[in-house]
Amino acid sequence: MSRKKAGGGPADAPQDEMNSTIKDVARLAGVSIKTVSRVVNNEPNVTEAMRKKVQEAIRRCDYVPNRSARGLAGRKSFLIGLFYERQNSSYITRIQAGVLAYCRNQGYELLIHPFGSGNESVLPEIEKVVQRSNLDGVILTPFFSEWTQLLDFLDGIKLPYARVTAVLDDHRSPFVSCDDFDAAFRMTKYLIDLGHKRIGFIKGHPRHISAAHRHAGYVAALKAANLAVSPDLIAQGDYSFTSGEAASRVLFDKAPDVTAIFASNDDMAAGVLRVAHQRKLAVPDDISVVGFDDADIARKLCPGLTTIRQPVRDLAARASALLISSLRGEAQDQQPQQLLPLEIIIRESASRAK
Amino acid sequence: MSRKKAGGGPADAPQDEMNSTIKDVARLAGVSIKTVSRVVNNEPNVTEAMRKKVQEAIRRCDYVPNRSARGLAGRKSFLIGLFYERQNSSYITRIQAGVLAYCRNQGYELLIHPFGSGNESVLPEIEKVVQRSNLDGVILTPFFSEWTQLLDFLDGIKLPYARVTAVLDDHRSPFVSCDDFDAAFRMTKYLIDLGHKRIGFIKGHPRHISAAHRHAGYVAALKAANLAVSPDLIAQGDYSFTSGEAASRVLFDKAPDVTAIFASNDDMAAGVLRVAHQRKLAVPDDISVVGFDDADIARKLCPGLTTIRQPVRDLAARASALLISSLRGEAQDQQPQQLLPLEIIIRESASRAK
DNA sequence: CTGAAAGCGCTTACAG
DNA sequence: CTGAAAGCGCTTACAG
Repeated sequence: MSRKKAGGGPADAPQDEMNSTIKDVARLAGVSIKTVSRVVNNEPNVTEAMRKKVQEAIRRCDYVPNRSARGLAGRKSFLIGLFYERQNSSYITRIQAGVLAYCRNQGYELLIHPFGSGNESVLPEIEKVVQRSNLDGVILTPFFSEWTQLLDFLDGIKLPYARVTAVLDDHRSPFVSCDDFDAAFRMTKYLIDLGHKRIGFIKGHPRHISAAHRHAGYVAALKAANLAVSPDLIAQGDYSFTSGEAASRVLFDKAPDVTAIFASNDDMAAGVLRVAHQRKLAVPDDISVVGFDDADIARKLCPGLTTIRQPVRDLAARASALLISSLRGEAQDQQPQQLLPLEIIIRESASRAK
Repeated sequence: MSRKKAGGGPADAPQDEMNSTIKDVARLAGVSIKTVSRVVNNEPNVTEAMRKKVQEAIRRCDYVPNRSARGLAGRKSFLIGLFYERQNSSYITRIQAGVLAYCRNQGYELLIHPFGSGNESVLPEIEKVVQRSNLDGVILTPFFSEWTQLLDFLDGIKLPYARVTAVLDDHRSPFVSCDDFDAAFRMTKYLIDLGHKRIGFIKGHPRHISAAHRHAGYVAALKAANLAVSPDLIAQGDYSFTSGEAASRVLFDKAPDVTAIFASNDDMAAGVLRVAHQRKLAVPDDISVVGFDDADIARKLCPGLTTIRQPVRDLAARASALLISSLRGEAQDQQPQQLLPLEIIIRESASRAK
C-alpha cells in the first residue's frame, strides 16, 4: 500500500511507518531480492518450496511492488492509454469499463486521453501526450482506430496498440470488431418482414468505416428482397443527434411515403424521433424508427428504441487482452483479429407497416 | 518522448536511439544535473541566465523527464485518481473532461477508478486500488465524496483528496459545490409562475445530500408561494430512469390533478416522460415536466427537457485545482470551498398551466 | 546560487 | 535454480 494502514501489519512484519520493500520481503524469507523479484514477476526457474516461502513473506509484509522502481529499472510503466475522440459518453464509458475490467487484474493502469476530432491538428497534441505519459501501449477506438496517420505515427515510434474498429483488412495490429454489414442487413430485413417497403436510411459519419458497412448492409437487404434502392430514401448524417434531426427532415420531405427509418446509430434515431414528434407523426404507428448501438439513451427514449446491441464493453476487454498479451511478447494464443456478435434488441419504436 | 521520433532531433543533440536524460541536458548546457532538475521543477535560486541556458538545452534535446525516475526519487507518482460510483455516463464523462483539462497542464495524469455502489463491500476493493495505484491524490464525486467511511479511510492513510459534492458543513478537505437548494427553489418558483399549483416532486437517492437539498428547495418555494406541501405530491426516487418511471406512476395515481412534475434529475424526468406517454398525457400540454442536471439526454428527449444546468466540467476542474495546489503544499490562494452557479435551461417540456 | 554524492526500489545481465 | 553487482534517471540532503 502506498501508505501503510494505520496500525501496521502483523507483529513481526517490518516497520510500521514505511511500506515494505523487496528487501524486507527477502530478509523475512531468507532469500535474495532477485528471488523475490522472480516470484513477483512469475518467472520460471524457482522451486516450488522457494516460491511458497516468498509468497508467504510477501503476504506477511503486505508487500506491493513499487511501480516507479519497476518502471525505472525495467523501462516499463505498466500504464496503458486509451485514445479516443470526444463523443458519445455512453459508448466511451463502456469502453473504459471493458478496458479496466481486464487491465486491473493484469497489473496495468488506465490513462484516458480524450481528444478533439481526428484531424491533422490533434496529431501534435497526441505526440505530446505520448511523450509525457510514458505508456506501454494504447487502445484505440473509432475513428482513431481507423485513422491512418495516427497508426503511422504509432508504428513509427513503435508504440504497441490494439484496436476496436469496424472489420477491415489491414494487418497493422490486432483488432476486434463486429460485423456491421450483417447486423444492418438483418435489421433491414426485420423491417422488411414487418411489411415495410419504403425504408429510409441515415448514414453515419463518412470517415467511419462502420458507416459504409452499415449502409452496405441496408442496401444488400433491400436488393435481396427485390426492393428499389432509391437515393431519396438515403440521407447523410454524422452520428450526431442534430445530424439525425436534419437528415430525417430531408427524408420526410423527399420521401413522404416513407414508413420506416433506419438510423445508423441511436443518437441519430433520437433526432428522428424528435422530428417525427414535431411533424405529428406517431412512432411507431405512423413511422417506425430503429437505431444502432443500444446506447444508454435507447431504452430511455419514448418509445423505447429498437436497435442493435454492440457488445462495447466486451470489445474493449478483448482489445485489452490482445494488447497486453502482445506487450508480454506472448505467442498469440488468441486470434489477432476477433469478431463479436451483434444482437437486435426489439423495443417499441418499430411495428408492422399499415 | 518515450520513444524518439524516427529521424531524431537536431543534428547536435544526443544519440538518436534513446531518449535524452537529465545528464544529456546537463552536458549540453554545461551545468550539473542538479541545476537542470531545479529548472525542470521550477525551483527558486537559479539565475535567469542559467535558467535560459538550461531551457534551451532542454528544448534542443527534446528532453522530457522520466516519470518513473522522478517518482522513485521523489516519492511522488504524478498520478491522480478519480473514484466514482458507476452511474450516469454523461455526468462522469464531463467530470473526467474537467479533471483532465486541469491536470494535463500541471503534469499530472488521471487514473479512473469506477466502483460499484458505495457500501461496505467496496471499501476493501478501494483499499486494494489505492495500494497498487500509487496515487498522489484523489478526486471524489457523489456519493463517494459524501461517504464518511471512505473519507475516514483516506484521512487515515493520509491520502489527499478534493471533492465535488453538495454543499455541506464538514471541514475535512476542500470541496466545490453548487447550491442545489437555491436552484430547486428557483425551478419550483418558475413552475409556480407558470400558474401551476399542484406540482409533483420526485426525490433523488436518499444517500445523496443533493437529494435533500433539492427537496428542501422545492418545499421552501411552495411555502413561499403559500401553496400546500402535500405528501401525495412527493414520491421517492433514486436518480435512476426506472425509479423515475415508478415514482411518476405513484404520483399520477395519488394526485391525478397534478399539472407539473419536478424530477430531481434528468434520468428520472425521462422516466416521467415515458410514463406520461404511456398514459396518453401530452407534455407539456397536459403535464409539465422538468429535470435537474442538464445531462446529455435532456436535449435529446422529446420534448426537450427544461432543466437546471450543472457546470460539471468546471466543478471537476476546480476540484482538481484545489487538489493539486494542496499536493504542492501551496498556500490556498483559492477558497478551500467554492460555490458555482446553477442555471435554469428552458426547453419545451414545461408550459403555462391550463 | 551551484554542485558532488548517495540513494529511491526495483530489473538486467551475469556468474556460479 | 539462486544470487551479488551494477544501474535505470531522477531527487534529497548536504556542502560550499
